[in-house]
Amino acid sequence: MTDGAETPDWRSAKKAATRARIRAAALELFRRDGYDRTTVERIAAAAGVTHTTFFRYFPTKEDVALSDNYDPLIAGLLSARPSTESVAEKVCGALLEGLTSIYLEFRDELLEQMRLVQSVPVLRARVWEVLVDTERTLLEVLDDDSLEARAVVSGIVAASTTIILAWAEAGGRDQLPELLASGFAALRRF
Amino acid sequence: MTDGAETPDWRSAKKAATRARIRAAALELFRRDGYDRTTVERIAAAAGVTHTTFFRYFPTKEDVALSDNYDPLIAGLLSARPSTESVAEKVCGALLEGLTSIYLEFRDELLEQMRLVQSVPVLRARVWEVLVDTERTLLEVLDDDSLEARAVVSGIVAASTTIILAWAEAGGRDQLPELLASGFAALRRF
DNA sequence: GATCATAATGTTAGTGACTAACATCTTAGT
DNA sequence: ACTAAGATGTTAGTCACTAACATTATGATC
Repeated sequence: MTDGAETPDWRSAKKAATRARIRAAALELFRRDGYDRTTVERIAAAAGVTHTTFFRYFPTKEDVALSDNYDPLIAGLLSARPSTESVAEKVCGALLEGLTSIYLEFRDELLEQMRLVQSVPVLRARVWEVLVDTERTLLEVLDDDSLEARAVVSGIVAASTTIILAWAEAGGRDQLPELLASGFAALRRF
Repeated sequence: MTDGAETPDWRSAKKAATRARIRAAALELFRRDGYDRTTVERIAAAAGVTHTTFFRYFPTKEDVALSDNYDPLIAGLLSARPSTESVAEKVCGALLEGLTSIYLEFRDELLEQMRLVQSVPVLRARVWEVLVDTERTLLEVLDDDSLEARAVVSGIVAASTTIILAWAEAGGRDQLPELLASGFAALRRF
């Protein structure tokens, strides 16, 4: 009998491939024709599936534009922070480290994604909703559900996002890590 | 000839009345049947108009649930802050004052609206988008478009929103101004 | 190797938000 | 009355998204 892990490796691999194909097709079309002028139907067709399959992989059209998975990285870095630091110090430190390494490795991809988000209102709105998940993740790692922690974490995450979007809006000409560092410093100065 | 002010008083008054009627009908239906189970068609019918007219007053269904106008109040308070304060102090001070007076005057309305936002994902997402406008307004009043100011303002506004939503989620049992004060204090302690 | 179960996909038909083009009606100024 | 303009209605469409059911592919079992 197939044990606990119910999905054989190759099966989930195939699903991952399909997911990647849909995502790639979507991003390509978004870039070529713009988000609004790209219908789900066309994305699905370009990926060789139908719209139903599309929605089985991505619950909304927005999700395919926002899909990334940086949370685990940030969470890992956060948990490695020394316990002598305050909540705010830990979160700022982890975000700075994580985003810096993402920046170094995927700068172009990040820039394109953020420019898309920046230019499409519905995506801009959705980004903040996605961040709520990030915040929840961070709070779980911190093991602190106090209102103060929630406020601090959401404030820092929001500030980071504002900075990233501003960086993208300016064409990515600046060094993102430096911008983040100066933003955090400004928050700290109060 | 009809001069500069092209819309006579009574005309805009009538429009305002229609707008208010649509809004009231919508909130009533949202409360009674839930946001998702309330169609725009039904709202329009309840307000004695058609869906086209609805969309002439509110660009989206979300907007009718989020329509408020607290920004001018906050902006006014912000501009009255002494210039000796830092950006963060000014913003925190203005938000605390403004939200406190809103709380004192419209507590029940605010609570109901935030509970609705809290319980409907699409509204939760949209709220953050609306806040971008608030942030822009505040930055204009501050006459400071630096990245640091943007980061600080968005951080503080996000923290405030998180606190308000948490307050509503907990049933509005706490004193909102106290929660805000302790949240701001936590941010300040860093 | 035929059978059978299951996961993935497709088909079809719907709902509902939102838009655009055009018609109608109301009211203000002449 | 006549006309221009602003507000509303009608109609027909697009598109995101859902649900019910049919189909196919593949793996396990006999």
